[in-house]
Amino acid sequence: MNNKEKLRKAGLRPTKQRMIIADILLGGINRHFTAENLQNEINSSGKSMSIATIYNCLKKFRNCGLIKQVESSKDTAIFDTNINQHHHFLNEDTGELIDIENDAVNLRKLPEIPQGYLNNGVEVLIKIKKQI
Amino acid sequence: MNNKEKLRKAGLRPTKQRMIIADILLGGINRHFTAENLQNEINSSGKSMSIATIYNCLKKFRNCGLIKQVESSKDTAIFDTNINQHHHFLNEDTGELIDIENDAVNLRKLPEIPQGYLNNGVEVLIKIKKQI
DNA sequence: CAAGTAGTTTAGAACGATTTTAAAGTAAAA
DNA sequence: TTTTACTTTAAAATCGTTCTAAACTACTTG
Repeated sequence: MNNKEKLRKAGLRPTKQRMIIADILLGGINRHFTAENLQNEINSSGKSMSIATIYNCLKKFRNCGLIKQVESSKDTAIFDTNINQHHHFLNEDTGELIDIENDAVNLRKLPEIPQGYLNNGVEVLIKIKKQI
Repeated sequence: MNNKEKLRKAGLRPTKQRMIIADILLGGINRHFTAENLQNEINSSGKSMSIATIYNCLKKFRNCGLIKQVESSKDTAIFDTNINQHHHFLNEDTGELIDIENDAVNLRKLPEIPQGYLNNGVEVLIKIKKQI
């Protein structure tokens, strides 16, 4: 399926701008990126796009499941008085966090930590949303 | 141990402002909060504190391990073209994310999802840092 | 205790990421 | 076509956070 069809299938009009972004992102090679990364990439290919359009576009793509947004990376720092290793439910409807006791989660298998690095804590985030 | 001693032990001068915050946070009841939450609470007790001081203070408390900061909540949204459930290493020195295949992690036990809610995805974040 | 000094607080400015605004442009439907 | 709804844009606005530089305060040393 080509990118135009992917956009159509997702319910998005395949505009010129969305196609540029789809061509960069949906080629099958996975990557992490920010809105600014993407703008730089677009600029260095001789094209240009308003940063507002890039944000609009990424939000639409995310809402359609074409891409993901890593973690609940809100722009507000949330602090926690619980300094023991523990985990969280994230209520995606409200942004509220609920503690999960460490021993309510059992990680049987973890990947190897890359060479030269130390494990500095494991956080499990279970995203939940209201049943409809 | 009282809060003054806790601050001393953490290597922090027990200033008036730090004591106000310690009295709110270190009473033993765990909670999540933002800098703004805390300022509102301070204000409504008739006291006041500069937002810069609150941020300074929370950063010091966090660096001393008196409180935690939830997730790597940077203020930049990171997107991911990998829409399958998977996990990440977070390089805390650089902010870089590295994918972990879903089947490299095995969650033996998960807590019950709260009544009326649906599990909308589980993300495991393994924080790593350079060995020194 | 006095004086020095190193760390802390503050208001306000600055910053960086993101969102809003409102006007012009474009895709799809009728 | 013409219409209608959606999209893009530059620029302004907003929001959380950090910086600046001056005033202040806790601790140290004499």
